[in-house]
Amino acid sequence: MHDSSASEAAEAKDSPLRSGPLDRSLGYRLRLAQILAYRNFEETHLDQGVAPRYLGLLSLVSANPGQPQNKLAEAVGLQKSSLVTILDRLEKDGILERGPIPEDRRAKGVWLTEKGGQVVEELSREAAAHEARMTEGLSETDRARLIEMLGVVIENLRA
Amino acid sequence: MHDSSASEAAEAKDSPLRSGPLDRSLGYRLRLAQILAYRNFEETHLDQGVAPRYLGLLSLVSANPGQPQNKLAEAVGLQKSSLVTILDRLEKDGILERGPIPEDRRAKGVWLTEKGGQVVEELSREAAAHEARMTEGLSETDRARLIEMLGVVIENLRA
DNA sequence: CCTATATAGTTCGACATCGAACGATACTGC
DNA sequence: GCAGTATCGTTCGATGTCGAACTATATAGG
Repeated sequence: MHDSSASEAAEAKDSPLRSGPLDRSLGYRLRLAQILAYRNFEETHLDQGVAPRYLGLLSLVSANPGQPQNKLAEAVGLQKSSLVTILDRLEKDGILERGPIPEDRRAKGVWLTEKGGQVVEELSREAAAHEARMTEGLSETDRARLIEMLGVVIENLRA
Repeated sequence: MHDSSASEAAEAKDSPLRSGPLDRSLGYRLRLAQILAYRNFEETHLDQGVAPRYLGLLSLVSANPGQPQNKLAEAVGLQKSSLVTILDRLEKDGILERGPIPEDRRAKGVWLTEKGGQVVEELSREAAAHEARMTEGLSETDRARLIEMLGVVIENLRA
């Protein structure tokens, strides 16, 4: 027994669902925004292999060359075991390479190859465009504020 | 070698990695915040089965009882095929149930059970606490603004 | 009506991530 | 030096999500 008046019937057909109490929650919107953003970016770069998906990681390596895998894993929020497969793939694609770290013979450092550097540069430009699309309707100061506040949230969750 | 140049060694050892150019990007922070938030919430509710992970979905069903699966899938950003497994599980746990929709004999509507309603209520309370933890250091207006801006981003990505 | 096409839910195989092992190396206290 | 413990990268089995089938029903055009 759905309480269907005319307006609700139309609503049932085509409109977005009514927000639950959680729709206004940070966690819910974080998740949804992230899923959509990720998918959207990947869909527009189907031709470029797996690199787009791991641009965050690649960019991190670019800014911190030679870091051991476990630090990279923690920084991007993945398990070190997950990173193994990813690095295997990116290494096979000639985008990065692993090498020994003199200070610790257990560890392996990660570096971008020359090709990897180009890929990161290229993708970063496209990511900026994607970024602009996502934040359409927000002023520049709002955009900066949004990113800053997300930083606060991340810090809170890391503690 | 390790202790002599103390500051450098300390930095290489323990500090967070330097931000890449992308660290300041929305996409990167969205992803990281979401991963951490999700994991964090789940870790503090290991005893409550799979319901915590799907609180967003359950809350949506609570606000929109009897909706067909494909609309739910779209609303939470999942494939309809993924939802099948999830609903199977939640149905088996007695949290929700599927039923026919008179208007369309292909479709199946989803409703919360009584137990499901209690679970949602209980988890929603705990989610609010989690929410507060995540936004520590933000004023109430900032928090509202953050959520609002995420809404804008979501809308942009849906278009 | 009837045929053609679209849609709802499901199944199935591919792939990503996780967590718990494990071998190799590092560190700490004696 | 040496024993015990911690850490690094890896492997492996389990689970979650995806995308491409498929079945059943719905809808549109002749």
